[in-house]
Amino acid sequence: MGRSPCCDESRSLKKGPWTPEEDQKLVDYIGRHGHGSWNALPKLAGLNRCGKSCRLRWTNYLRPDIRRGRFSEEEERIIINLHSVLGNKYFSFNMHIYSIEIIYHLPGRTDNEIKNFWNTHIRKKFLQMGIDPITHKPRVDLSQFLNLPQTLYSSPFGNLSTSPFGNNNALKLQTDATQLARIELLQNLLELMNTSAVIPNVGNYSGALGFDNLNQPFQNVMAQATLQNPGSSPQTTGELEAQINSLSWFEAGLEQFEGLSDHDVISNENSSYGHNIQQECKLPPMVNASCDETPSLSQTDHHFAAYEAWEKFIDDETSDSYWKKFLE
DNA sequence: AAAATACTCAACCGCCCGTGA
DNA sequence: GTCACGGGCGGTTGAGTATTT
Repeated sequence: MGRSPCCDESRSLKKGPWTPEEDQKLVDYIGRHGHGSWNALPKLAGLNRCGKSCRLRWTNYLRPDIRRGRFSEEEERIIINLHSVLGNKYFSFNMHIYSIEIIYHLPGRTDNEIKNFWNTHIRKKFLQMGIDPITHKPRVDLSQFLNLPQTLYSSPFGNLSTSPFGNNNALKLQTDATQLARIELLQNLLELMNTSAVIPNVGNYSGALGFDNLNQPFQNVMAQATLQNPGSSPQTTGELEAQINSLSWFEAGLEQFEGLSDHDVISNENSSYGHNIQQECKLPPMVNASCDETPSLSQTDHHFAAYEAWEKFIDDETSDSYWKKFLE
């Protein structure tokens, strides 16, 4: 079925900017009768416009509850949050999300306005930070991934709070971008683990922890992460950030990961990693779990814990520090 | 001061989907 | 099941404005 014309193209309908007179006609008519059928409206309202054009003009500009002006930090944060959850489809505004999130959090903002704001402001900001605005992931390939520790610490001034240049906005932005990239890289890593080829369990350690369907290097990362934080996922963004900033467990896994060829990453069935992690068992002494113990948590619990953490992280609207840093 | 460039945002286009006859 | 229609969304355009050179 072909596309039906949105309006009677035999008529020479006006296009382009609306005049105040046209606006007035539209407002008057809708004020008296409501918009009803948009296709019928132009004729009834005495407008030489396509119904679609009238609808757009009304919904994006003339509606009385339209809120204009600059987006607040809160609104920007909400938009980014929603986009991270909904992906690029955020503008399709699944009605549930639209009604609950947009109307509640962004009353008076139109989809077009949000879209423009995304394209002109946030998208640019993401790109400057080296983050893919569509996926919210760092724009890195696997080879860059192997240099992750260098990437993570490439910020010349380290942690923002300890930077002597903390008041310099440009430097601050760079540092913030690095921190955001760290978080996004971790998210990327988890997703990569989840989509990697299924590898037979070669290490009872990680297997027992529920990561046995992941590549071994990733199993090791996750095993160490879990054992460093037994039975607990970061409950707040602050905790998560603290873990990311320490990065001790993450680096430990990466050190092993870095030693692999691309082939190993895809398929490491013969890898000795499982053996190594069992044999060396160099995991920190601060946790109860050991090579000889089978953790009591179920695999499902661990899987859920890992993903809930990220879900919570994405959803966490109370993370002032995170958003303040980003928005600055 | 003028030209070039970048940015903003209202408006449009084409496609898609849901609905009802 | 098919078709016509209404409405909505993502992507894009282009005029106006701001900033930089």
